[in-house]
Amino acid sequence: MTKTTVTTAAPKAGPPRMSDVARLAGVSKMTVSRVLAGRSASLATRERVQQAVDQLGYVADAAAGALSSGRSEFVAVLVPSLSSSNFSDTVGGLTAVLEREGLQLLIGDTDYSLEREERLVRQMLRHQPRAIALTGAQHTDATRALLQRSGIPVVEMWDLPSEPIDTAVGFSNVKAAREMVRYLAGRGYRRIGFIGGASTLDRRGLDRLKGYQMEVKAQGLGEPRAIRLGDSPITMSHGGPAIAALLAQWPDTEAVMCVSDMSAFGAIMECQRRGLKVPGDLAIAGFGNFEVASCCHPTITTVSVDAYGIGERTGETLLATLAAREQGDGADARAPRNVRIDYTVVSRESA
Amino acid sequence: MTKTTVTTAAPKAGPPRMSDVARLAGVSKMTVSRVLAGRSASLATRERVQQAVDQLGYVADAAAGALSSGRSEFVAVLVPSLSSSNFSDTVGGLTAVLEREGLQLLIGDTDYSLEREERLVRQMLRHQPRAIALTGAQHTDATRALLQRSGIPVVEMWDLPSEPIDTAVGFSNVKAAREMVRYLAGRGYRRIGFIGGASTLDRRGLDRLKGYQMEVKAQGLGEPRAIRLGDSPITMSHGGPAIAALLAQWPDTEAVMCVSDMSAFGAIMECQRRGLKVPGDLAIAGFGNFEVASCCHPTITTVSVDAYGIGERTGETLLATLAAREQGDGADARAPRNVRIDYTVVSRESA
DNA sequence: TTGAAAGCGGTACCAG
DNA sequence: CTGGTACCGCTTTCAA
Repeated sequence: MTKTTVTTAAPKAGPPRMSDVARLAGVSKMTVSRVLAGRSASLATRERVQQAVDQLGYVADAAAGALSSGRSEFVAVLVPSLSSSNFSDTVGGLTAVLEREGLQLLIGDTDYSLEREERLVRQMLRHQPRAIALTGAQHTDATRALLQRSGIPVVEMWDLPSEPIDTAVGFSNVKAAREMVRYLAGRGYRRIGFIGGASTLDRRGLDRLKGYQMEVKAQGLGEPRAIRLGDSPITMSHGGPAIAALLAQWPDTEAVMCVSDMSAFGAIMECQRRGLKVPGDLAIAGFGNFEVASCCHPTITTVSVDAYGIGERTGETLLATLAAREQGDGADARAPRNVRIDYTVVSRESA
Repeated sequence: MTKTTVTTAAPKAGPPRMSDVARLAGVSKMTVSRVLAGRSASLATRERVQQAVDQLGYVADAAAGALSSGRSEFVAVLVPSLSSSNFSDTVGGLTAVLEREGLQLLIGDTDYSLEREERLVRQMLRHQPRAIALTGAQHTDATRALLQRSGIPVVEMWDLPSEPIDTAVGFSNVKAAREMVRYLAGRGYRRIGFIGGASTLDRRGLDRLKGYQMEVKAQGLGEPRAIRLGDSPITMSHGGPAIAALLAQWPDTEAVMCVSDMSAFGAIMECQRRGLKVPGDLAIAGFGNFEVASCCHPTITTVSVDAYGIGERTGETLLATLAAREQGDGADARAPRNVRIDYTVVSRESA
């Protein structure tokens, strides 16, 4: 196979280009571009172009378009774990909102590592995303610097930091945890324990622990009884060993608050294996209102958070900010810096 | 804290470009490009460039690079549902393999819709991905045409089609289901039911149903007892109503095979609510070996499939194909057209 | 409504 | 080892 030496009908390799479409339709490249963008063009022209596009199976090159117009169609989102249903739900909500505007999500999984997050932010930025959504408020200095310099809208999700980089969509995990402790105390439980992860990287988990500790103290429920075990993301396998450790150390515990429903579920299953009745012998509460919480037997008392809604609100916030910038609005018309997401304690059978 | 006062030089808007780096380092753009690509350059030059890059916080524009070099760093992957743990695991495996090569995943969620898949394929193709991985073997004609014309390597995952578009990485859901029925029959169960989804879009679910029916017939276990209920993805909430329907129609059922562990879990919880012992009164088996299967009480007998491994093998297959093409190998040196993934029946407490 | 020219920010290629 | 030049495929801008 020799290289085609110019001239004559060269059997063009690779996919068709806009110029190919233009030639076939008998118009200029520009006209094709306009038709595809849905801008002014006579009906006849539009049809001819469309026909050529179909015939050739033309798919416009997004990189070229982005380079030329100076704006990509990307929005980046980073979550700590894609296999955690609340984060994949958030991504789902974000996708639903953004795809209406033709925006394409660039999804990254930080695996709860700030270093990985930094690497991913850098990589995402290479694609000049129109905006970026991160999970949590904890980032390396380099990450912050990168984001600041990028100048694009940034949303931090799942938390309400006192000093957001730009905008935040979330709730106070500390307060939510306190509310759960109040609920348990209200049900008459006094000796309340907590099980969560050992990692210091899961800021939201740590905040829940903090909320637990604060409220236990506030309610005068004695010394906190907290077991910290296992790495994030906390999965179902976490609950069994954790509850075992808790009961070994504080056998007279009456109720346990878990950092997540996954953990609570594992704990409940372990109790069943031991012949302990839930909530009769031990009450167990979760966090997050995952599907398992409503399907499990007994059903799990938990804090319900609208993970999908966080994604939606994040998307809407980003779109609003982008629209405002489009119109050249200054910092004034910026979207609100903090969007508070509701949560509620859902009382079920387990506690 | 030296606040770089903005000198009178033109306040360039936007992020720094390669030419800015070049100017600051006192070299040509090309040299910067080479240094960043890790190609030949004297140590001194490399250091100067690196310093300039750091100082400016330069992040190369991927779109420009892709356009110029004619090759993007994207690989596209489409799954039916990101919130289903087996698919998010597959995405995880794929990510792990591809990121070693600096490739960036473009993730799409088809929501079990072939039309959505087609739209997403078109959208992905706009970014000129180096390769694309789809789930399943069922696609619209237009999707097939798009993929064919794109000329990039295609992998179909989670199935072993008789006529793959290009390459497939998966296993036979029919055979796996048959094996589970054989297992149940081997345990002495005769009146075996099946619960699965009603949607015709979940090909893998349908194949499992088909395998169930075939093997029930082959074993002479009487008429199949199949309940089809609910949309994909099958979640935990599916199992309760499904098992209720099954028992209503065939009260003397001894064992039930579920299309997924999610479903099996919901069914088991429903049995517990009804006071039915599993497996004493009713044996229940799942599919997929999700985490819940090993955490649940009783633990769930299931078909174990290495979802993460499917992602890894897909990544490896794609890389191999890309490498082969790089070397100009013809169709000969192509990667194998079918990569078989192992599965095993895992015997646990529930059946 | 349509077309021609310029150029987005990099990389391939070849020369020095 | 380094630099100049052309150009990737598209959109912007301006002119017709």
